[in-house]
Amino acid sequence: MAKKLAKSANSQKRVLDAAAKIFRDYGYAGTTMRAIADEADLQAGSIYYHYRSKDDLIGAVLDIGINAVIDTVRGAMESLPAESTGVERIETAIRAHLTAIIEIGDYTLATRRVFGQVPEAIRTKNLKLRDTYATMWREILLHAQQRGELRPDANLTLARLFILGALNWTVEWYKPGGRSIEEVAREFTAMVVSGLRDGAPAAAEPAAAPAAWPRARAGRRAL
Amino acid sequence: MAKKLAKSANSQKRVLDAAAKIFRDYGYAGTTMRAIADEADLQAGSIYYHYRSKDDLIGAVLDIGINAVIDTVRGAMESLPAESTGVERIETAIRAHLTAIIEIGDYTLATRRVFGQVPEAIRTKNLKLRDTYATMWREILLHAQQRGELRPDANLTLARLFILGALNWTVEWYKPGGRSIEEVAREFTAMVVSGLRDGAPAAAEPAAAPAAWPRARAGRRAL
DNA sequence: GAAATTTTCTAACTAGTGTTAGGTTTTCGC
DNA sequence: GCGAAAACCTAACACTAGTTAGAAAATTTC
Repeated sequence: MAKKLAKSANSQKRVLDAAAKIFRDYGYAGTTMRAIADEADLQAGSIYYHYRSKDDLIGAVLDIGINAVIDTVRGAMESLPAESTGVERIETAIRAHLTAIIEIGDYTLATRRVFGQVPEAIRTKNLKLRDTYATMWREILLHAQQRGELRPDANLTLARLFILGALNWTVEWYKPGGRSIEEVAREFTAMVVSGLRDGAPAAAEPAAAPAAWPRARAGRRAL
Repeated sequence: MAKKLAKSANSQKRVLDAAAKIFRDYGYAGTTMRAIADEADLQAGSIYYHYRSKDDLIGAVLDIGINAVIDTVRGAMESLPAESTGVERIETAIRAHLTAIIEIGDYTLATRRVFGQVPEAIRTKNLKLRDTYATMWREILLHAQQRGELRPDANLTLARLFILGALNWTVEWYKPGGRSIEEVAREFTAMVVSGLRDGAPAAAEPAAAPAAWPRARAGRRAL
């Protein structure tokens, strides 16, 4: 009971979701096909009807993990008005990235934790997608710097590595129900752009009208 | 040949180093006692003379990974003059943290990559050490804020999570021979304290005399 | 140098791994 | 309702895992 109901959902996605969750918790080698099958509510052998092998499965999970982030961030950037400032673009990218990795947290965490353990072939294929994403950020930061919004001597390569490192780490501590994603994004942008130092304006306040924000809203609760 | 020579080194540490390296590359479940033994140049069964089980081994690796960071940072903080500014203390902590995690990279990476996959009992034990370290950073940031060097409205909890997330991510991309640790630490401190924004002074220059910097130097080059 | 102790090796056991072939059930167009 | 296609299950295969007991080697002690 309730089994028939659960099975109704398209099982390919069920297997994929289960795989992401198990990979996230037990790593690449620690994940067994039987554990995935159990989570997806079918037998181990049946997985092979949907995926050719365990490597095929982890490859799919990895690709989904990054593509979701790429698509979300790209979408958010494209829906931004053309006259947006560089800092606005940075904050939008940060918020979009956070939204993506938290909403598909199983995949992101699986990606983060498993990537280093996966066979070489799968890793290199996935690395191309990662490069694509890195380039997006390179352009976002460079754009802001060329507009004169960032220090000319700021090392954008290091900045990008720091930002993405910190952002990706959020999946390890972020718990839904606590801080809102918008609040985290805002605070993070403030730190990256203005720093923690006293005296600097806390919020980013560029020339453009702040009414055009895609999703942000004023008055978030603390904690 | 050359075997006798290698064996001369105390084998307990040899096993431990090998374990850190293999755990780092293959994760918790992916690491086999035979692979560790191979790396340490002995037989799988012989490991059990030094460690009671695989879990015992990973526990030791995890503890070493964090204790090394804690000791290095604590040592650096204690050797700082009493009149150090809050920002000086932050930069020192950042540099010490970076130095530690890069110098014992195998252990740090193993810790980072394996922690989420390890049995519950081992994880909780290790978590206490992690809490100790978190508290150290809480105090460093709070100290700077109470001295008036950081914005009063800065969320120190988020700041700490961001900083440690970004710092811990460096082991994934830092390659010896490239940038120096000091350069990375300086640039990172500048971003955290002053932000990337143009107009803000790139270097931290609080009320105190800037001559007291431990190692930092003016005129940082770009890239 | 013999005895005692420490350290390592050998060979095996059990349990669990990814994967597969062939049979069963379910779904669906007609 | 029938037959074909899709989805799933069962039972097994070859292999590798952590671990162990006991023998062998290396080292230390006297």
